[in-house]
Amino acid sequence: MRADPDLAAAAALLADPSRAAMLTRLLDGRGWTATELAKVAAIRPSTASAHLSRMLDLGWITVHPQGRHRYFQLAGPPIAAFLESIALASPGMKARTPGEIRASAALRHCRLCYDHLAGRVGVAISEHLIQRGWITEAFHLTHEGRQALGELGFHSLADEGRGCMDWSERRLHLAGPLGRSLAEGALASGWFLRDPASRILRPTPLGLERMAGWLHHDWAGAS
Amino acid sequence: MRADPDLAAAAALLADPSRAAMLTRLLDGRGWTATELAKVAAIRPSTASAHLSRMLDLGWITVHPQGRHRYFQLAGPPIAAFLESIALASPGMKARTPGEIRASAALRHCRLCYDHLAGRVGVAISEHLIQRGWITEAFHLTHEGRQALGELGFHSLADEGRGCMDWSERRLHLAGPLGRSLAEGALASGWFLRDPASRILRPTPLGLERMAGWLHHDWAGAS
DNA sequence: CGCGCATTTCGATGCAAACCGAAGGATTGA
DNA sequence: TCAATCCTTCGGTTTGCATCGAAATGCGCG
Repeated sequence: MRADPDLAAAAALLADPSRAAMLTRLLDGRGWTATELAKVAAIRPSTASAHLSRMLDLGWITVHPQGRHRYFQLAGPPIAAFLESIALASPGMKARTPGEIRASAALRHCRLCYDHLAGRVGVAISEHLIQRGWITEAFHLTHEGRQALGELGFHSLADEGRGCMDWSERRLHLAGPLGRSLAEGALASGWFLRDPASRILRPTPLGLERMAGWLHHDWAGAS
Repeated sequence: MRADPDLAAAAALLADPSRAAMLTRLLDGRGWTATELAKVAAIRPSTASAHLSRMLDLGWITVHPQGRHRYFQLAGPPIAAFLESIALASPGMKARTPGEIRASAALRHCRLCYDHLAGRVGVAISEHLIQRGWITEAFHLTHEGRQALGELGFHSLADEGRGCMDWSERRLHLAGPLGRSLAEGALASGWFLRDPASRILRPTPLGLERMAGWLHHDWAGAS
């Protein structure tokens, strides 16, 4: 029998800036090596290794050995959702350099929230889907939605979705299996380009055109 | 312009067992003095005062001076929702004594999640309301819901609600203004008794009878 | 007005843990 | 088989901070 949840044990893992930096990096859903994550956190590989082993113990991340590399990855959507929810209550670091400011704006505009779309674009798409009746208010795909999205080139969509609170917009956006398959479709169709070193998604000219026609909203110049 | 949220800053506040214990205590929504919270966390009042001042700085709690007492309270529903979401990913402390086991069972059965009902009872009520069409899947009150609940004695209900993830049931339950007004109505009608030293709600005979007739589910003996 | 209680401030102490560098195991490629 | 790379383990150092007690402040009550 478990008693009150041990808030402190989970929070202690996050409380270290180095671990937080590594987890933020892992939030893009990809796998990274200990050396790469050490560079992100500005610490030595040996220190990063110790952190990673603690996060493995708590089940927050998984490891996939491949030769002499070990690729670390977030354990799954629940952990990602947990991290995003903490971002909601976090004070936010100050962006100082022009580069940081640009990156911050791009991150708020459109990003991958582990496996689905987030940011202004993600929220706008989700609300558009609800407004058109293509997904329910509980974020499940409707009959009409499956048909209409199929005509737009989105096939093999999952039925079940869920809401995920967006820390930059403070509104719900589409997540869950449906959110994942929709994001995969958009990336496969070339609507967005992934930034190789962050969660940022940059809309392509094709994506801008499609979204303008679909959402009746012109995103050009918004970032 | 804010950059990536500073996960570590928020988590560091929670990472201390003393602060976590005080925050868990504050999750019942009531106001508590520094001395009372010090007793909960098993520390000296001077230490508790230092913790409280840090939490004030981050805006997690507010203070209401009354004479020589200063009552500390959670800053609002967003902070409460944040704490509950962390509970979802926390390992959970081991309950040892028979008293702890009983308290843990009661907490999972029915509790106040800051200002609304949670636990098995809270989730069952929420899902029942959705199933009957009294609230939408997005947790807003419907026309029929307002009428039907009015006949059951719930007046002055808010229209707008939202989902809140239940850490013990791992399902959504009704929160937001609607959830708050519903909980207030149930408490005012004497369906539950508040435990003076915790978030636990204990159904009264009246409450058990009403819920049995309403939910077609007999809760007697479930705790 | 002065005592008592709740609270806060300050200085000192002690412990937990983040960090690094060196060393060792594992895997790849030459 | 040997060198290079990636990762981990271990020992030692240092820093951050939770904690306490003592003293100061603020408020109510007799």
